[in-house]
Amino acid sequence: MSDDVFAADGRIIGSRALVTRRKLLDATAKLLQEQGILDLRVVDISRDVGSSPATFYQYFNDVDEAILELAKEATDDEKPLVALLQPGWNALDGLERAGQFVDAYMVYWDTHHAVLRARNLKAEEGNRHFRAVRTEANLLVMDALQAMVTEGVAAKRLPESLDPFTTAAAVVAMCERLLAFQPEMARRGANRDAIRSTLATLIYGALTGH
Amino acid sequence: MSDDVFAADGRIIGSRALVTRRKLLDATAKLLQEQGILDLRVVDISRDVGSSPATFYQYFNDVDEAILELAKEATDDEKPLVALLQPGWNALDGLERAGQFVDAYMVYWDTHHAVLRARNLKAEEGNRHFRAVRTEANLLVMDALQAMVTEGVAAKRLPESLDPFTTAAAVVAMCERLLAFQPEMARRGANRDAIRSTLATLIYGALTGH
DNA sequence: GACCTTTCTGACTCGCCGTCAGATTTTCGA
DNA sequence: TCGAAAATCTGACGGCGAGTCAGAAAGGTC
Repeated sequence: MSDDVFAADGRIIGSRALVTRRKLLDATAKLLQEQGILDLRVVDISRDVGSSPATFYQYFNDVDEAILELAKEATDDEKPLVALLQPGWNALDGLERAGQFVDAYMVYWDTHHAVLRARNLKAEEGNRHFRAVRTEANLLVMDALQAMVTEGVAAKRLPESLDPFTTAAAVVAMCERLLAFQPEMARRGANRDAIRSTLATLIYGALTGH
Repeated sequence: MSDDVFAADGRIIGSRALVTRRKLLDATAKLLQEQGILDLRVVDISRDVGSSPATFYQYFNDVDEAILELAKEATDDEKPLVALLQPGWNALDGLERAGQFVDAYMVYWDTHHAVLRARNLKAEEGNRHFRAVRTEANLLVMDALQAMVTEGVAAKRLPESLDPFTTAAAVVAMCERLLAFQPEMARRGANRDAIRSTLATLIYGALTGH
């Protein structure tokens, strides 16, 4: 396994090109944030770094490929979240631990929301590369969640009607959706604290049965 | 309030045009199902009904407008679901009632999944018309859910840390996401029954505290 | 069957995508 | 330092689908 970075045509690129590629990625992230994925044109990205569209195509076959790269980078920041999901939550500390997880998830989402939304959008559209990245990211957290549910079911704290994998998926679904909807929720009176405490309570309930 | 249908330029259309418009809508739904929203080109829709692209633009300003119309039609089929969400679920029948709701939701989703996914996609992309339609559809169910949570909190069956509106949003999130992910879930061992029973259990728990 | 209204379409312009041949810059051996 | 080779960059172009519009076709009315 090497750290070499490849151009769109497969050749290994040098340090000058690496800088150009990085600039293009940063511009992509910036414009994704500013004007959304719908109006993200290769022309604009190129203009933003002061080069021609053809340069962009030296490094990426299309805009999706650049966004995919950003999505992979975002996944790295999700890994620490897993540490907050160790089995053994109890009636005393469980709710607090759930709250800590939600807090960390919120920070993660805040940092990467533009890229994560784009990733989910493309995955939803059926793009298999984005599906793979999303699944990989979700499984990070879901594996840990699943283990907690399995333990809860084994200890008879949770009903057998809960499928551990599906429950884990449901928890991730709640987290992602509520955070993605945050602005709309706020407009209807559910502020960040309400989302935080509700999410923590629901997760605590789903994972421990308390 | 009239039932008149308008062309893209605002004039009221007659019966012949109404038929053409309907054909265009049906073709849009069909192609949306068959080839996804990404490859949905006006040229194809026109060809499918045997007319020219210009005809399409007589009735819709763009493809989105046609999909939006389909999304509105889908919302009508969601209304009956509300009847299944009356307060008063108890420890005896609650789980069964939750199961009935999930069943009905699954049928609804199966019927309209192509359009609903497209609607959510566009809403997610920030299109305000699709946001409005999605919000309207979600609020149908969420209002009922919210009432049940409010009642549960008032009766001390549910903790005060649950914000009723956010909880309702979380329930809708679980339902939509798990159904949208159904094929991917199945590939990982969670079949329809697992999804059904898990969803019913989680909803029952979130709404009644049992 | 002449005239008016509604509906439909061929043909066009426009803008962005993605390519490619060749220009420019950098590297490196002598 | 020089010149050739490699790496990187770009101007200019072909292609495709979106959306427009003037006028053709169809249908209705007297």
